[in-house]
Amino acid sequence: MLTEERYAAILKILAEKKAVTVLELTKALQTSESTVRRDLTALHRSGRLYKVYGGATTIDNNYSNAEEDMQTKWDLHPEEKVVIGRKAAELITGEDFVYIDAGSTTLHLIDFLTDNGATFVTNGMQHAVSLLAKGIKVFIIGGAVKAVTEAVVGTEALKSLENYNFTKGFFGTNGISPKSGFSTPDADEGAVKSEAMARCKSAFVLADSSKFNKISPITFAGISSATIITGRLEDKKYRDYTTVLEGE
Amino acid sequence: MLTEERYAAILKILAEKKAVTVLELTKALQTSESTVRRDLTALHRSGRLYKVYGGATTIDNNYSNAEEDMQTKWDLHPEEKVVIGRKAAELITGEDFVYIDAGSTTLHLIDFLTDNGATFVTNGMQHAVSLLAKGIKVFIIGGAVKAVTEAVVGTEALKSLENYNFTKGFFGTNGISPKSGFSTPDADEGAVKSEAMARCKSAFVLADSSKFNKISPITFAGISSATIITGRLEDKKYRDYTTVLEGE
DNA sequence: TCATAAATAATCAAAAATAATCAAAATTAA
DNA sequence: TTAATTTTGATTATTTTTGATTATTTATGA
Repeated sequence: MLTEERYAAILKILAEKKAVTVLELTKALQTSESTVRRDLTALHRSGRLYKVYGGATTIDNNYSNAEEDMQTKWDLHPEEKVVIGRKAAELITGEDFVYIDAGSTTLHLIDFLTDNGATFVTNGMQHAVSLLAKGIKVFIIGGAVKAVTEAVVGTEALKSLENYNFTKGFFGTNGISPKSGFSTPDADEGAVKSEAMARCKSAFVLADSSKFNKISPITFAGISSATIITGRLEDKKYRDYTTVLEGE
Repeated sequence: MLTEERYAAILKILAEKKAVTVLELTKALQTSESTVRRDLTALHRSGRLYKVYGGATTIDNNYSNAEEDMQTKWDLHPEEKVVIGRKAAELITGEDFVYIDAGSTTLHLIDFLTDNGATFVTNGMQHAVSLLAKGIKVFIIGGAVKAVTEAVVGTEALKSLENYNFTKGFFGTNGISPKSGFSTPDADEGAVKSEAMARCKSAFVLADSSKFNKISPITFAGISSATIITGRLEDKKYRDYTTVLEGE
């Protein structure tokens, strides 16, 4: 069996099950743990799956670049994403200088944009390409490109951000809680979010209802430092901590 | 059986199965391993399949969500670009810190790269994504993203380049002439090429035969400032001006 | 917190695949 | 036809991949 065929087999199993253990793969592929681990490492490095302790998961949890993965994400909270994206897009005027954070939620925002003269800066490769495709002026920040998310991160990225002062910024998040604020699983991406948000006159966090009362390892901003844009706010207590915009 | 018939048979089998092993081909073609390997090498070199350990896969199978804009350029001189790309890739060692200029020619170079430890910096969005897909460490420079070519340009890009000192750099060009050197139609892209090349210990310009004795509006480097990598040098006089490497 | 179990990374020898070499067979040119 | 050239397949040396072993790291529960 060719290496590429084994890769394909792993990805196929993963697509069906969403998560798989090393042991399951050794049985399915009739090969050793070493080989499975090496394969997972390679696939993780090229951003085609997410390696976790014990096995691997699909990318969908955080960000994603593959189209199938994006499709599954769409199905998760489709109406809400549309509502959030449209609501956020309404806020952008022709005079704005806008930062768009990498991640799937902000990618949906781009769908509702038209070229009204605003200029955009982003750390997401996909985002830059999508904005370009709409004929919108876009800058990308420089730095190391992360495999899984295709987001630009690292010290270069932070330094690159120093050149900009945004009127508005739109961010994704993995968790929101009153005490831990906005949080994300990845330290590098968290650092970029943090720096970018500090350079925005107004910051907006786009979050569907599943993100509330969740905490991820890295807090990148306090709860009061950004306006939350969501579909329908279920937990009203968040209005005590910051502004919340509800779509539709 | 004619060599070309064998080539065709291999490609036909491959088109159906997407991946084949050397052993399968020896049985299907009733020939020796040596011959199959030689055929695969030849087909790989001419870019008609992708040779992997154990056999071969189709080209498209791998990754590549190639864009339409780039796609049109691809077909211009495909075989020669493949030869040039391979030649260029051979020059990169694990210790190198490499700049890859945006453009279709340098995109071919990436096809022949494997992760040998070298680090890459590029101003091409597609190039960054392709390198990522191979699990190779990659940085992107910051700045304005140009619509048609998806290249990063402008003053930000020039400033971003100041952070780097490359051991090797690979560039595309639109024209080469003894007097006007290497030239390109776009001023912004020319400025980035010029700055990036100045920061390379060794610079290489990848050029198919159609580029010689042509002049574009903006000269970005003198003829002697880079080694030319081409398929087959038709106009020998260029050897008087700079080093020329010929593929094959 | 610490000890224990589980998972992973690192290492290395064996196995598999490949590249290099070379003589025989087939093809082409003279 | 013979001589020269190319192609082929066998042999070998080299490289890559694999799986077992060991050391290290991470998670879990007392």
